[in-house]
Amino acid sequence: MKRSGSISQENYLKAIFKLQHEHGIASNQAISEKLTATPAAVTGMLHKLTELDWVEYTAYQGAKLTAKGRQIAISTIRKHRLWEVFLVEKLQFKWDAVHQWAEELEHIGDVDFTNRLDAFLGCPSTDPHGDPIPDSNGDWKGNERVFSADALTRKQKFTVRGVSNSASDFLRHLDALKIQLGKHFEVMDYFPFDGSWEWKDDQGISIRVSREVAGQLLAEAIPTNRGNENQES
Amino acid sequence: MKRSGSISQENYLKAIFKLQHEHGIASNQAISEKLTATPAAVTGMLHKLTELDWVEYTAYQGAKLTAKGRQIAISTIRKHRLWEVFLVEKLQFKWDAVHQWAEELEHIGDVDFTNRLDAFLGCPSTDPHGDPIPDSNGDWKGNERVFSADALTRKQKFTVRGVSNSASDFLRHLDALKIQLGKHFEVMDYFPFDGSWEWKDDQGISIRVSREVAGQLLAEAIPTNRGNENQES
DNA sequence: GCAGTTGTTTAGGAGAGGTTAAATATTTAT
DNA sequence: ATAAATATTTAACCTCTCCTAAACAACTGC
Repeated sequence: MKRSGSISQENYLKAIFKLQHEHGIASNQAISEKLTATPAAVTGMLHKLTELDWVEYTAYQGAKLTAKGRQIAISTIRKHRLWEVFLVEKLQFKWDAVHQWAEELEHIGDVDFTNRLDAFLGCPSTDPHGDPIPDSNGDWKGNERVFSADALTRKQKFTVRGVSNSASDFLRHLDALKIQLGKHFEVMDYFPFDGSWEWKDDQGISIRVSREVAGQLLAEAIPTNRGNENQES
Repeated sequence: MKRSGSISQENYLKAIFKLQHEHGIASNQAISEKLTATPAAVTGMLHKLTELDWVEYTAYQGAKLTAKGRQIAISTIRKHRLWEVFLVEKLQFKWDAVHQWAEELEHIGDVDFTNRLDAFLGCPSTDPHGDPIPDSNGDWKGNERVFSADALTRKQKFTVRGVSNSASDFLRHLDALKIQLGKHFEVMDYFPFDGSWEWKDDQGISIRVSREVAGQLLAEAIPTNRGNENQES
């Protein structure tokens, strides 16, 4: 089996998919920024993708994926995230270094290939940045209890579940703060002056995190143990 | 770090490398056949590769790789063969199904990436077809004792070490004959009438192989145990 | 050694994906 | 409501890699 679209086409579909999630529709300009191409190039490609019936697009109005387009985009995202898991868990890359390679690897492999990779990796549900990996049907369950860490309140215990920004310098900053996915913290204090926080980890070590860090970190609150609430494993 | 050349350029270098091994020089026509492109396309690309100082090429005379060109070709072959090992050993692909994917994967990854993949796979010395995998310096030791299986004589014991043809139907034929790399056989008989052979495996099971099969199978003779010869592990 | 076959190169062009600059919509502000 | 600012599209052109067809070299046979 071959690739659904060209590499460039797959990149457009992926960009439109993400923009649609954020803004309901993908504007020409937003697409051009995500792909670092000129708006003129985007217009041209949108015409092609419309021809292929992968996007619906009205001049000046922006683009939306069709069912087929969404399916291709999700399959590309699935491959991207599975390869990221491979790169971190098997090839020992640091999590800030995997994106560039995954951007290339995501265009390789058909459904069978991807399912084999998935099985080999143990069917992971999230990638190294905490983003969910769609299953082979293109479905995935977002964790509904995950929110931006700056929405937490004092005394709240939480688990780090993801990042909403995968820029290298942000990820390296998290490494320096010893913040990793799955790690538990408790909110100790908040400083309205600069929006910074004090968090304490399992070992009782306190760290200060800036407003910027808290705002881009995704956390899952750990229910406090009164009554019969669901357990966190 | 980025790719040395474009995907197309890497494919040309790889093709020229292999043709140089077989014929000392890569003719325009031979290249065009290996890449299924027209001779005209080859001429154009050879000009570009000459500009880049990756090949030396004189009109009407054929092409040879420069040191730099050979280095890129070998690194591409290294990646190809490592990915093939990955596909067979980790993703459980059958050996006749890996070539198409390895053709795409071979263009991904820099030296560091490739070395990580190599380490993850346990630094294999040959790919699933028995072809040697260059090390990170681009060196490899061909096994000097490996020859085409049709050069063997009666009573000779040998180990299957590789194939000189990786076409899917040939590999599937080998599967049907239960011929695998590393398996031991003994030459029982040869039939000059049609060039076919009778071989017996470890379990005493005899198979008949045609001239075509023997001619494309690479075997390493196992020394008969008289005197003090090197042991086969 | 000259004609014919075969291999190679040049010329012209196509299509995919990009660019810049100019023209045209749309939105925003007054 | 309309001018100014912003966003989008069109037009013309570029690069890369491929193609076909025609011109040109190089071998081969006799």
